Amino acid sequence: MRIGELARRTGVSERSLRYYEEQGLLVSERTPGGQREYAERAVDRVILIQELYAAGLHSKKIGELLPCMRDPDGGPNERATPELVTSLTAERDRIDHMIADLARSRAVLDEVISAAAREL
Amino acid sequence: MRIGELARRTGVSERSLRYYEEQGLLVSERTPGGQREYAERAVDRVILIQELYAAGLHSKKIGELLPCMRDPDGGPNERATPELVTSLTAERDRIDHMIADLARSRAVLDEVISAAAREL
DNA sequence: GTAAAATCTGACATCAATGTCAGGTTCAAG
DNA sequence: CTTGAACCTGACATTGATGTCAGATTTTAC
Repeated sequence: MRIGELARRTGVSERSLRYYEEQGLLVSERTPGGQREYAERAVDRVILIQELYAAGLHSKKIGELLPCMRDPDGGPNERATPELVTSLTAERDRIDHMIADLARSRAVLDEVISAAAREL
Repeated sequence: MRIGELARRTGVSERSLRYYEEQGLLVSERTPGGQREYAERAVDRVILIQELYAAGLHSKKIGELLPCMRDPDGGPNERATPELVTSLTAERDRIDHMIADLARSRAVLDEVISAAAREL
C-alpha cells in the first residue's frame, strides 16, 4: 500500500510516517517512480510505534527496541544488549509509575464528575 | 515555606512553581519584601498539578478543574459547569485509553526484557 | 495525451512546559 | 554592617513530534 492508505488505516499523518522512516523505525520499498510502498505488516508496526511514543519512549530508544522484538513471522531478530536491557527496565519502571499516576488523576476527574452528577 | 523548600519537597523546579502561579494553579502569600510564602498544603497541590500534567491535561483545564475539587478542609468549592463535566468526561476516557496503551507498551518491554534474561 | 489526485523533498512553524541566564532585591547569620 | 544564600522579574532557548506549505514529480483515470 502507499502512504496515503497507511495513514488512513493507522490514523497517523503522512508527515509522521515519513518522520518514522527518517528515524529508522519504519521501512518501505520504493516504486520505480520513487514513491513509498508499504507491506501489510506496516500497519501494526505504526500502531506499535505510536503506543511506544505515548509511553514516553523517544525515537532512539524505539529504534533500539524494535529489532529486539520477536517478529510475528518468527524471523531473525537482534539480541538485546545488557545496556539496552538496563535502560528498558528503567523505562518499564517509569511506565509503572505513569500508570499509577494516571489512575490517581482519573480518580480525581471521576470524583468531580460524580459530584456534579449528584447535584442534578 | 518559601519557594526553595517547596521545590525541594515536591521535586518540582522553582521555575515551574512560578509558572504554575502564573497560570493560576497555585497561590502564594508574599512577604513584605515580595517573596513567595506557601502554606503547607501547597505541597500536595503541586504534586497533584504534576500528576494532572502527566495525565495530559493542559494548564487551562487544570485551572478549571482545581476549584471544583472538594477541599481537604471542606471549604467552599466551585460547581462544575455542564461544559466542564463534558470535557472532563472526555479527558477521563482519554486517560482510560492511555492506561490501556501503556499496559501494552509495558508488555512489549517486558517481553524483550524477559527474552534477554532467558538467554543468559 | 491530459487532467486530477497522490506523492516526493525540504524548509520553516508550532506547542507548552521547562531550562537558563542576567541583573537586581531580600533575607538570615555573623 | 556585611556577606552570601535565596529570591525576584523578564527574556530567550530548548525539546521532539507534528503541522503546514511550496514547488516538482508520479500515478491514475478518462
